[in-house]
Amino acid sequence: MTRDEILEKALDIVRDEGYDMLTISTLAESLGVKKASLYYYFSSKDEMIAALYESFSARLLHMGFRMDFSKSAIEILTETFEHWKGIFISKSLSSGLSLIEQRKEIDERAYEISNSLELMFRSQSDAVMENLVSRGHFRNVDPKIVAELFASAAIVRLRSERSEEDDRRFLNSFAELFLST
Amino acid sequence: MTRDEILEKALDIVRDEGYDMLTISTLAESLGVKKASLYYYFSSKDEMIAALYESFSARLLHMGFRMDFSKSAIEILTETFEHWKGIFISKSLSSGLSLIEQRKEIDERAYEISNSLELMFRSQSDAVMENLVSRGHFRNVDPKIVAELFASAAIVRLRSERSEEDDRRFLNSFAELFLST
Amino acid sequence: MTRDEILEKALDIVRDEGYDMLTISTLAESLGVKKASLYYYFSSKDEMIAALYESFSARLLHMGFRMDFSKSAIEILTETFEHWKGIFISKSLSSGLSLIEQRKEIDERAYEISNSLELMFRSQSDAVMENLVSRGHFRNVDPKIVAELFASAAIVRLRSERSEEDDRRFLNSFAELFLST
Amino acid sequence: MTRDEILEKALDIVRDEGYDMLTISTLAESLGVKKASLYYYFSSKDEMIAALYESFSARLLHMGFRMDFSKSAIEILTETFEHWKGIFISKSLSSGLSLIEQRKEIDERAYEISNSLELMFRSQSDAVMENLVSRGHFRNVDPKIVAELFASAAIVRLRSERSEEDDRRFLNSFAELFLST
DNA sequence: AATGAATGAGGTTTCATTCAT
DNA sequence: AATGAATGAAACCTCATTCAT
Repeated sequence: MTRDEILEKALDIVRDEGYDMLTISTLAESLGVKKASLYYYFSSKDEMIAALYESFSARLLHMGFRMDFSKSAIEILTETFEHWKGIFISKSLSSGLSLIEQRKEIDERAYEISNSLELMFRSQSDAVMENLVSRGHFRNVDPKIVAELFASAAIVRLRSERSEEDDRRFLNSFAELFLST
Repeated sequence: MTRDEILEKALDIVRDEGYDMLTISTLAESLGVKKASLYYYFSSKDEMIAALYESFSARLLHMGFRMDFSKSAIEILTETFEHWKGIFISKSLSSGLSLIEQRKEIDERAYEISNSLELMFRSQSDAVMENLVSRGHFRNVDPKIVAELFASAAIVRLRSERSEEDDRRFLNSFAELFLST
Repeated sequence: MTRDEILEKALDIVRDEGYDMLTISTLAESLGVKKASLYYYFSSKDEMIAALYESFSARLLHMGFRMDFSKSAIEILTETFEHWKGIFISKSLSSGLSLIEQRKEIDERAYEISNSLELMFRSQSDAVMENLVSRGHFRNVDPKIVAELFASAAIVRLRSERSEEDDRRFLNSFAELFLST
Repeated sequence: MTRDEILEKALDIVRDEGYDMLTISTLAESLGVKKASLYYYFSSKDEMIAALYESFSARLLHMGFRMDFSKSAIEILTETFEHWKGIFISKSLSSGLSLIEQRKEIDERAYEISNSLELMFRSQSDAVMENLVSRGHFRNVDPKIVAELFASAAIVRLRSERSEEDDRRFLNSFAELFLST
């Protein structure tokens, strides 16, 4: 058993059964190990949870956002959206997100990660919109507000798991709305 | 002591200290009562929590949305936003919202309320945008997408408690973007 | 509501759900009354239980045993057995018996009633056998031992609820064994 | 501390203070352990009680009945009775019996053990009486009824703890009654 | 005659944790 | 590296009881 295996299983429990089901007992049991053994790896439950945040935070940072701006505008929007979707869907991140969502109102550490995640979305959205402006799209329009609208809509959508079809319609409507001409 | 006083205090605890601090002990203590007394009002903790959802649900429904459509477009947007803000800020609703946010990933009952809340925002946003269309605003634009963008941005904003100043800027930008003649 | 109604319902609970289900709560509930009301009739649960024993005791004593000794020997045995069976079966006594059985190992009061019940069986059995002796049955046999055997077999049988058919066979065998000329 | 030590102490409590005094608290206290420790051995109180029945049941089965039929008739009756008495008196079984007696009206598991115990007595009594018949005793008499009478009388006697003197008299009377030539 | 409201004591169970091995 | 055995604290809940109304 390794620290990482423990952390992974812990996140699985949080995602599948909720944060309050993440107890030393259930965690040990689902690892097929005795409770006391976990204390060899972590000196306390809280230290383990700190490691959980830590590792999720680190993994988020690795989700580098590198956009190929040679593509068409609609492709850029779509890929940005897909990039974000990847975070909500990837096995390795989605359960971390679930932890953050469940704890952000209560746990300072979760709150900060949640904030920085939203900031990340905003700044990536900003970057995208500024690029589109530089290519001559939406004349006379503040790209900041478009960026906010795009990021917000994406966040809300991704949280409520819409169908791919529905997401595609949204992206098309959004493009049509702002990129015309 | 009344059932309502208990529920109110319970929500206070959820908002201020988190759902997992809502225990019969702490609740009784902060009401200045003995634990056993709570069982006179609720036959179990779960029944109490059900009542919590129930009462929040009921109060949400009472937040009827009636817009005075004789106002100017920017006023309508502003008041819609303020109406929603009222939900997030009002003493009587904000702590209920906190409960919903904390539990929606885990508790079916919270999940459903959260869903219906989002639906409410969407449909009110739809109504507003359709009215604006009927007044000649945003020609050639699908009001559905504008409605989604407005509602999403509002939800994200309200969750992260921006300054009034910042909200005003957002509303102005939004208006400028869509309502220009 | 009267004391007797309470006592009756209490015995029903003991019989149907066991002594440990006889709580003030369940009792009040099945009487359609609030807990506090019971304290108008009994100053404590223990007093109520004392009344339970008392009333059962009294009812037992009223089960006077009067045998018509002009009948045939086999009829006398049968009627004696039926008389005892009446105690185990009668609505008004069987639930009291259930109380006694459940508590006799623990509660002195139940223990004494149980003892006196057994004594009653023994002495009635004695009386019957002595009468049969006086009529010339079982010559050279100590009626005491026959009485004990009859009473014991009856007690064991009645506790384990045999079929009527089976009881009849037993009585015939018993008669045949001892009454043969 | 072992599971068996716990079970033994539990039975002691049941015998000495009654089933309703068998609480996790009192049990832990009389074992000189903390309540939580008991849950290392049993996952719930009910599981512990199941183990209680189980272990009593197992011990009963080990009370094999092997009679030396070369002995005299009166010796066989006496030893059979003593064998049964052993069950009611042995440190290891008597408290189990107390549990069964207290719970047989309420708890299915106790009820079944109680039944099988009575069956055991009956069948051993049957075996004894058939042997006596084969040796020429009680001619023209159904050994079944004699067996029932013997077993019943023994059960009633053992439950009410008569003196040895009294038991001896009973056995002699019984022998005299049935075994005469 | 009956009850609404409250309580203290004690019930079973779960939790994170420790420590010798 | 892992565990068996134990624990203190705290969780939820039930019990018999009281007392003013």
